[in-house]
Amino acid sequence: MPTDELSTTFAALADPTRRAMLERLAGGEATVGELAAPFPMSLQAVSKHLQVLERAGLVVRGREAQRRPSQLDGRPLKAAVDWLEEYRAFYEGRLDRLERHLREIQSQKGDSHA
Amino acid sequence: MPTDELSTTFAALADPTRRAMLERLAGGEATVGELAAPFPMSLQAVSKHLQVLERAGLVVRGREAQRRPSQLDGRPLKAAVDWLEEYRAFYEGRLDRLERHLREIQSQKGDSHA
DNA sequence: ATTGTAATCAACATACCGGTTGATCAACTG
DNA sequence: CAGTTGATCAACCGGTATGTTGATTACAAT
Repeated sequence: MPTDELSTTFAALADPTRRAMLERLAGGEATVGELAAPFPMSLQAVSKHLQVLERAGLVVRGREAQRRPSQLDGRPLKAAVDWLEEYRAFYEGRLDRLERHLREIQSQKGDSHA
Repeated sequence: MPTDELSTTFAALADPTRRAMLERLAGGEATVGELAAPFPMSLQAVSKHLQVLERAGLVVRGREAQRRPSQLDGRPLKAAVDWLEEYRAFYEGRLDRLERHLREIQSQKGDSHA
């Protein structure tokens, strides 16, 4: 089981409920109850999802009386985007097979993935 | 586990072994044995990881005699990048106001759970 | 035909994930 | 104070993920 940052980030994103929660938070902070409302599951379940997001650093939480408002922190997404960008040539545009192969050859001598 | 495409893609990426395999494949096609060599785990385990990548559409496989060379197909990454791009403002650039606010929230953090 | 090689299949152990319900804690309200 | 609200904690359950070992398939080489 992965403990590295990137794995934790991707794992947190690999659930539609959590992604929907992030989308909601992109519009501003929200309480657990507000986040839970759209979903056909218990508040506790949503609270757990929130903990996953928090452990991944994607959400930070405050305290207002008995409410624990969550706020999106997108910074961990940067590492995810950076990793994905390395594969831009493989998912973007008009790359026919030959062109792709040429890029492969070129990248083999300069190897820089990490 | 989620069945939507984006979740499957993120889940496939949420493992360092699989990401390393993709990095290797970015340099050109490889057999299961070649992919397995760097890892301290059985060939069968790597074969399973490969199946995960294949189900996610990130790898396509051919057949040469008894070898089944794998090739990277980055197209599913496009959806991942597109999703992440929506959060660009949250991981990049001039977020002074937000960052200040986030630090405030963090400094209030009044619990120590696990 | 036998042997060797590449990879998968099958069964199994262990651990984690995502959900449930019930109890509890913390803070506001009357 | 008692009661309500917001959220977490704790225990539990079923399904799935990741790894193991051993058997098996498919093809090549001798």
